[in-house]
Amino acid sequence: MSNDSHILGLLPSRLKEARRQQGLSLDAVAKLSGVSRSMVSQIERGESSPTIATLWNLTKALQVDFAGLLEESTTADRIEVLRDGQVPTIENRGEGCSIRILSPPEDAGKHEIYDIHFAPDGELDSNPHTRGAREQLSVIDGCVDITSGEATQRLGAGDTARYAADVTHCIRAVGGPARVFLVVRDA
Amino acid sequence: MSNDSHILGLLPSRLKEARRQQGLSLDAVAKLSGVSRSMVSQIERGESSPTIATLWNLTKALQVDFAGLLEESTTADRIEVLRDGQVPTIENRGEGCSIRILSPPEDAGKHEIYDIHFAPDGELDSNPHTRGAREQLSVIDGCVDITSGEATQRLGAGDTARYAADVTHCIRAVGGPARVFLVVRDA
DNA sequence: CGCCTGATTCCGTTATTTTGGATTTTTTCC
DNA sequence: GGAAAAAATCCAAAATAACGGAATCAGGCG
Repeated sequence: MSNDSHILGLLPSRLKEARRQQGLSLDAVAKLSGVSRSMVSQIERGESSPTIATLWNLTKALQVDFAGLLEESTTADRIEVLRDGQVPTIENRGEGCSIRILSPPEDAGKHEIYDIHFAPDGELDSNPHTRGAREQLSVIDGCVDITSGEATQRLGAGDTARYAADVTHCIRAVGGPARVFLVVRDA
Repeated sequence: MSNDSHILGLLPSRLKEARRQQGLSLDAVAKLSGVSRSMVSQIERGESSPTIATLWNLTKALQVDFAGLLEESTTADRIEVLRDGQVPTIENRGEGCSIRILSPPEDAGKHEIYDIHFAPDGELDSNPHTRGAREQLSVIDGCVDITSGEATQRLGAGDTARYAADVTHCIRAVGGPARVFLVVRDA
């Protein structure tokens, strides 16, 4: 879509700008980065899709942030509304929980926000997320047990817990239905 | 060098985790992304340095953020609990609202999570945050009006809104008390 | 104008990625 | 246990990124 190749289309100009801003010639960054002049030229002109290895070398030479180089330039200025009925929901009847996905798809991998409703004794088991990921959970209604790795804690309404999500972890409603707000922060 | 392959060395495992987490096989992501099974396997095993084009396709298929995939990581390992009564709370900062700060102090400036209770006609005015900051707001109870810059939207229970927070913005309860969950993501 | 200096692009060669199918390994089910 | 199915890996060709030198382009000066 417009978004997809947008970054790839933006990347060349960003690199070129970074180089120009430091008053460097192709030859100069070639020597600094170990990438040939020709390659730098082709990349800056969008005629070649660099490997991440060479791109990494360029970012070092140009002193730009690898991740930041590929960030979206989100300068939106409107309110995006997701109505109650339109919220993407994962029903998990066997486990007795339904997961409402509140965060936008483009944030997946960085930031995910969920509104989770548990039936009595409902349970949500999760495999480890990316290394370093952490979750923050706030109980809106009911009572739940949280397990992260070896540790377990019981939370009531109003309580909040933060824990590592890069290990197997689990949320389980106890003594009735429950509702929690879950924010996953990937590393 | 020592630093060179740090991220590059992490990338394979992160991709693999992302795939596993969704229960996808190599073949499945191959079909989704248009990248051959063999390539995905090689990349996940660190035996090949993908071009950004193919890596981009993988991120789309795996629904992970391109930039986030290359971020540094930090790890911890216990459950940190904040009891209902212990939550730091700001009373009446706007008019007729109390703000419960759920996110840890060390995350201030990056991500902040709030649980906000409004009295009838309660209001919270905020000055612009750092440039590029965005807020995501979910209504738990009641009804609120959101204003971000020029735009205004009315939300009811269950609705979610996302909007720019680097302009003056405002949340106001209408027709009675309200409760919302607010996640601020600073740029 | 003609020449020189520096930067960028073009081109043939080499190295690496990417692919599709064959092979091996793992899982599942009887 | 053993067979069938699925998943992951290995292995050839094909495609393409990467390199180094030659050709082209853009200014500045005698």
